Formats: sequence, structure tokens, C-alpha cells
Amino acid sequence: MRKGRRVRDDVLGEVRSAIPRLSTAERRVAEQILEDPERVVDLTITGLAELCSSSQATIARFCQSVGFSGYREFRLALAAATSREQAARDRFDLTTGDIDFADSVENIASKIAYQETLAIEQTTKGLDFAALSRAAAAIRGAARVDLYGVGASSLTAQDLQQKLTRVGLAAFFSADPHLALTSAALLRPGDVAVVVSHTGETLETLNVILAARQAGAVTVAITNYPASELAEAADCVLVTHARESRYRSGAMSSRIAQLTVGDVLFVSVAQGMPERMAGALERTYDAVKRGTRGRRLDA
Amino acid sequence: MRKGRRVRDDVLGEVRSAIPRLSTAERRVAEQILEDPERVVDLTITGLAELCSSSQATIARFCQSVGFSGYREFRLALAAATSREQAARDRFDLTTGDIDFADSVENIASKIAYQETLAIEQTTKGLDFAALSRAAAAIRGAARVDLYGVGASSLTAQDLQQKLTRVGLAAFFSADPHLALTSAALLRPGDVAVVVSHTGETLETLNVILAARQAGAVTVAITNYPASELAEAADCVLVTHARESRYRSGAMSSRIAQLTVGDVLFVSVAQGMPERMAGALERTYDAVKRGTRGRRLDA
DNA sequence: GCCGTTCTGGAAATTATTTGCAGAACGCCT
DNA sequence: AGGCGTTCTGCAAATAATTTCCAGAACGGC
Repeated sequence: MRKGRRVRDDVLGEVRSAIPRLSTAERRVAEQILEDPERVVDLTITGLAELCSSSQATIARFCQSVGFSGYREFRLALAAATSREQAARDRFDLTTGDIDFADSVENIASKIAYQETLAIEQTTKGLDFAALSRAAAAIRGAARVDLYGVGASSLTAQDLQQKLTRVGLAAFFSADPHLALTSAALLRPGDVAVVVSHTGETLETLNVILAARQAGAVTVAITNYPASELAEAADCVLVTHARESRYRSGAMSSRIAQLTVGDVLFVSVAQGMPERMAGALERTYDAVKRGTRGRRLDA
Repeated sequence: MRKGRRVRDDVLGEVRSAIPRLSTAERRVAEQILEDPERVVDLTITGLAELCSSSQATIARFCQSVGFSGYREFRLALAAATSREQAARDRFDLTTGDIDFADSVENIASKIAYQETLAIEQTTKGLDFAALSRAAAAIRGAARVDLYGVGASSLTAQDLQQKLTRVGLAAFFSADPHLALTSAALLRPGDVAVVVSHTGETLETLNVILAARQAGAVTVAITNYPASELAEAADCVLVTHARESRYRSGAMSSRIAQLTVGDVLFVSVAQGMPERMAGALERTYDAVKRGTRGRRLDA
């Protein structure tokens, strides 16, 4: 790749390796920069010149020696590089430990962020793309899609239902296990049932998938446990990889992972039917817009 | 809190959320920047002015409106931010952020993972921890907590409602705007209303928060736009930093960011009441367990 | 010690950024 | 519709930052 890019990625390295061929005054500059890059970023060329007990001209020449067009460009690159390093550092000094009662609010936030991003990364990396494509194709072709989940998993199901509806598919969600069973039993071959369950052992969801299967529908399971009964029973199994924190107050990572899977599934579905999408999205947007006219209460 | 640092982390978010309060010419500038930040980084103020068919003065003023001392500082921050994002993209080995119709399923997954991860990281970094602590304390002390959200935001509200209920708090969620209004009006001083809305301009949600406020309840807003009317009206504002993909098929990042905020809030609440928690969680777990006895349909 | 080469900082020249200002555009009120 | 105040905009002047030029200083080789 073009040099410009490479330099920008590792300014400090460039500076270090340039030291041997620099003159005394320029070397002083290099050392100052390496010692505290973050400080230098905030300095104007004059400030840096003072800091190095030298002149602006020297700084400018230094920047050119290292391979930049001048101080302006160098400073920009330095800012990019330090920020990049900072980002990398941030990601790793997130203590991987579980959340405990002694944590500050800031710590809690970091840890949750870490766990949730981890869940997303691992889940998307571990997805069975073949199964996913099959599921997406089935949903695209279905006359109707039933979604089901209880407890925290109901949110994933609802979310997907909202999304599919938005692109003009007939998607249904029921929170009530009896209604869900009824609904599943009425599916027809070609229709799809998507069942969400973290453990994959929730009895209600299992029964729904069995009913859907019996009715001839394509069954899709979103679960954390590929060996669960739910997974065994489904045609397409989409596995989440969430390790729930010990502070298991609620399904945090698992729910995020499920939603991510839902998103990928949804986008795959939508991608296969571009004609339909464009229009449907716009129409639903307009509808909502129109529907929200009203009066403010404090007027 | 160190504003400088926060801004530097998410310049694009700042720009985006500043749009509402910008003038026409400044808005053009903002849009240009959002459209192709990498390009703008290489531009001098004159270049950017030309690109936006406006004057240098406008650019300079724009930078100040967004919260920087001037273009120099802004450009530096932009360089830092884009480089940071680039680093994150490298991690997911992908080249562009936005999803398009040509993407393979694997690519879609990477991109979604990237965007959602970014939303989580930026949101947790940008959280106002003071507001968060206040909200958590209020919820802990409330005799009742009302949660409200429509559309995609309803999921966040539901999620939080489930969690709070699990630790023994009286938490209510209503999807129906009329019921929500009724409910909000009946809150008492010391109670809490949590309102979730991405844009912060949804009329229904605005009215709910106004009603809750009038009833003397503590009001908490979860929104992406700190300058929105909703945010203005709330006692504690928790801001998400989600940049929705151009493939705006559904609120993916914004919803994830909201949930993350909800999680942090919940854990903060739970942390302050350990006695209550341990027991409550166990009892609710047992209850669910007992409630799920039944017969498998395929037996 | 002299000469040529390289290095350095002061200062001028250039370039970039910010600020002041006056006209234009807009909304508001009558 | 017309007048009035406010805000927005671009021009241009003022300022600030950076680059280039140049002359003197320092060093090394003869």
C-alpha cells in the first residue's frame, strides 16, 4: 500500500528508526516526541520548538526528514497514531473479571461493554453461515413467519418480528404459549417458525417448534446450546456464544448475542429482496410519521 | 468531566447530534463530514469550504458550534477518531462500514458486529456517570417505576422492566400511549419514570415524561440526542452514541446501545441493594422453574 | 589555521485560521 | 403587504501558524 498510509499507522516507529540519520538538534526533537507523544500532539510547532530548545525551522526540517510534508501533516499523523494506541490499550485494560459489588459505575460500564462486545464478536465469528442462508431463504419465501420466545428471549423474537414486518413480510409474535402453539399448528409447508431460547430447554418453546415441524414449516432455532433439545429439533440452528456473567442478574450478553443473530438474519433476508425493501421501508416510515401528530401536554 | 476527552472519542457522533441546532450552511458542512470523514481529514479549511460551497468562516464557526476551539482542533480530533475507527475495522477485517447488497453473509455478519460493537463502546465511554448514579439511586428508592417506549425502543423498556421486576422492584411497562399517560399521571413524588426514545422527539414519549414530571416523579430519559426535547425535559439524561448504518433497515445499533445503557443502569441499581437481590433472584428463578412443568408434545 | 560542508536559528514569506463587519435572508408582528 | 429585529452568511482584514530563505556558527578534513 502507498507509503503515506503506512507511515500514518506507525509514526512513532518511523521516528525511532529515523534517529540514526538525524542531526543533533533533530535528534533532540525525536526523543522529545518519543518520550511523550500525547503531549506533543497538543503543541504547536512553536511550542514544540521551545520544548526542545530549538527553532521552528528545525522542527519543520525534522518532519521532512522523517518523511512528512511538514509539521501539519506530521501532527495529524501523530494524533491518529496515539489515538489508535489509546484505543488498543483501552480495549485490553478492561479487567476481564466479573462484576462485583465494589465496582464503581465506570467500572461496571466498562465490564458490561466488554462482555457484550465479546459476545457479539464470538457469536458472529462462530455463526453457521450455511444454516443462516438457508433460514434467510426460507423466510423470504414464506407466506408467513411465526416468532416465539419467552422471558428475555421474547425481546429478540419481537425485535425480529418488527423488522420483518417493516419489509412487508407477514410476521407474527405471540407471548402467550397457548396462542403460540395454536399459531404454530396452523403453519403450512413453506412457512417458517423461528424459536428463540437461550438454554434451548424451555419446555414451551420446545413444544412450539415441534408443533411447527409437524405442520410442515421450516424451523429455525436461535439458542446458545447447539446440543439442546431445541437445537436437535430445528432445521436451521443459529448458535449464540454468550458466556453469562456470574452476576447473572439478567441475561445481558445472551440477549445481545441473540439480537445480533437476529440482525444478521434480517439483513440477509432483506438483501435477497431489494425491490420489496426500498418501498416498504419508506411507506412504513411515512405511516409512523403521520401517526405521531398530536399536541404537547405542556402547551 | 473531561469534556475534551469525551469529544475526541466520538467526533462523528458529536457532529451528528449537533445537526439539529445548526444553521443551513453549517448543516451542509456537517453532512459533508459525516459522508466522508477520511476525505475531510486531508482537507484544509479552505478546501473544506469549497467542498461545501461555503466560506472558511462558516467552517470555523461550525467547529465552534460543535464544541471545538476551531478548525485546527477539530481536524486533529477528526483524525484521531477516524484512525480509531479504522483500527476497530481492522479488527473485524473489513474495509467499509456500510452494508450493501453485494455483501456475502459473512461480510454482513462482520459489519453488523462491527457497528454494534462500536455503538456499545462509544455509548459506555460517553455515559454521564453522575446522571446514571442519580437515576440508579432514584430507582432504588422508588415505590414504583414506570417504563415507556414505542417501536424499537419498547424493547429496551421491556427489558429493563423484566430486570427490575426480577430484583423485586415494582416496575411497569406499557406499550399503549394512553395507558402510559394514565400511569404516568398517577406516579407520586419519589417514583421514577424511565422513557426510552432514540430520536427524543417522539411526541407520545414526550407527553409521558411531561406527565410524570408534573406528577412529581423523577424522570429518566434514554436517548441518542441530548439536545432533544425529551432530554430537555428529563431529570437524568442517559445518552446513547449510535450511528445508524445507512442501510437503515431497522434500529440495530441504536437498540443495542439502549440495551447496554439499560444494563449498566440495572446493575448500578442492583449493586446498591445487595440484601434484596440475592433472595429475589433466587425466588424468581424457582418460580419460573416450577411454572414450566408440562408434557412434551411429541412424547 | 583555512576551507568546505553541514547544521542551526532568526526572520521574512507564505499559508492557514479566526474574527469583525455589513449586507442578505428569514421570521414575526402589526 | 410592509416594517423591524434577529440570525445567518461570505468577504476581507487581522491574526496565528508554518514553511522557506539566509547568514552565521560549528565541525571535520586538510
